[in-house]
Amino acid sequence: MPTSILIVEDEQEIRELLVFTLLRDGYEVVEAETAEIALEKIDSRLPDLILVDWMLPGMDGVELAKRLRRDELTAELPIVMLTARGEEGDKLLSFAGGIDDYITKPFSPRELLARLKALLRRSGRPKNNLIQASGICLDLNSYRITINDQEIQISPTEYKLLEVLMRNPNRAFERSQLLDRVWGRKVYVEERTVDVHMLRLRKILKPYGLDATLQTVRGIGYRFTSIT
Amino acid sequence: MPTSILIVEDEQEIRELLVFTLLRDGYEVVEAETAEIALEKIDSRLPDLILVDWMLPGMDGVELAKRLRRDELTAELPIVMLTARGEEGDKLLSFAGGIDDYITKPFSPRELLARLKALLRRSGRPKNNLIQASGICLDLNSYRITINDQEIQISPTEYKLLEVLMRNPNRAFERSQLLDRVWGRKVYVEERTVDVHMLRLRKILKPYGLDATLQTVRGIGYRFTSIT
DNA sequence: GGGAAATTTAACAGTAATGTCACAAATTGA
DNA sequence: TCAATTTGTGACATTACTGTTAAATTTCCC
Repeated sequence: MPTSILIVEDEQEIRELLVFTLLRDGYEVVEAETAEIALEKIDSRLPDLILVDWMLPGMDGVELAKRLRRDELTAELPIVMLTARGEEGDKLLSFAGGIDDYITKPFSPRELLARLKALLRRSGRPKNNLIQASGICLDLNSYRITINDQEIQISPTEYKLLEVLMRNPNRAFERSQLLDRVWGRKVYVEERTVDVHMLRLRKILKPYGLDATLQTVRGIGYRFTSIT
Repeated sequence: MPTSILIVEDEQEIRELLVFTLLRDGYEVVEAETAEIALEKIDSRLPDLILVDWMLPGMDGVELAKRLRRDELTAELPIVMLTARGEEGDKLLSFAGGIDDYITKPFSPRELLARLKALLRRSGRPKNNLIQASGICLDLNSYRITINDQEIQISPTEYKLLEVLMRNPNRAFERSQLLDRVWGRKVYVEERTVDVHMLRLRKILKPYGLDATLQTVRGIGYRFTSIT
């Protein structure tokens, strides 16, 4: 799955430049004209990074950042702020609100890409777009899974579920958290559905003796733990 | 423990400015004139972040960064590169080598501090929420309990009960208080039930000689006290 | 030492949580 | 369009947890 970036920018011209630059570098891009629209987009799919203009009609960029930080689902989401040159005072304000980096307009595409890359590397997004543990290897680019270098077949939902779990090894997720991250907040599905998908994942992993990596945390939900 | 920052810079003037700026902001500062000296300093104490000049006599900054990334101990160490203005091409080179951020000279102290702060905030993640005492360790992230690094099995209610007690060591709780905190105010259960769960916890801890940490306070309730 | 009060302990049965399966609706791809 | 795959759900099975009770034990005070 390609790295997805959400752009929140009201000026069409700048937005298009950003989209062009990012698409060319292989990112998946989602656009939002306002902070409000951005929140909706996030509900339907969580991006890997969000690029926000400081000045926006309605809720401004800093306020948006604060709201995202408050929400457990988005608290860790890397946020890059776009500011006009000469707003240095505002920059510091942004950092205080939990911004991860900022870029001044006009920006050089090369610098933009370099900063995003550095930030994504830091933010727990694995290098080379590979997630590996216990012989299981998710290739985020080609959407493929191999176990001990042998490719296996898996459905999209199972893939996302496994990805979320493997990106946060050892962390116990509640069913509702998994629903938020895998299915998105917009759709309503039963919590028990998670169980069924965990069962399906375990069946897939079983022939390799790896079903034990998907552990039940009674009273809470599930957890991925690599085994030796 | 104050956050420690290692500065690798050969030009004395710039180094002193950096030291001054960082010290004033409450950081602990370690200096190195060359990459080779930096590696020695890192061996003697791992800093929280490293600030490296790109141009250095001997091994340069990019090479140093690469070496640090290769070593498991320092692979995650945040690295900030100092570059002279106009070395943009070099900047990208640096990012490729795993740099987390860069700052162009001459730099504004405010910007320097803001960038470091943002980077440190991010690299502090993910927080390890741990409660530890007497060899018992609750990992609030994974909902795991280990005693002397050995994982033990425990049920949800016992877990919550132990958590409440260990969060407030030495504090004696009445049974009704424990009921409120562990079971919630809504449900009604007998006070004796607390006793039964304390018994179950003690049974779990007994093989490790830690059952004495759960002390009865006669006439009141129970208390967790760490033993040596 | 005796007796009352408080706590410990074991056993048990009900309940809640999770695992599993099959099916129908939705989606996808040829 | 049709077949194959994927997906969510309800039903039932299985497991493990929980609260209660009552008897045994300890503690405390006279």
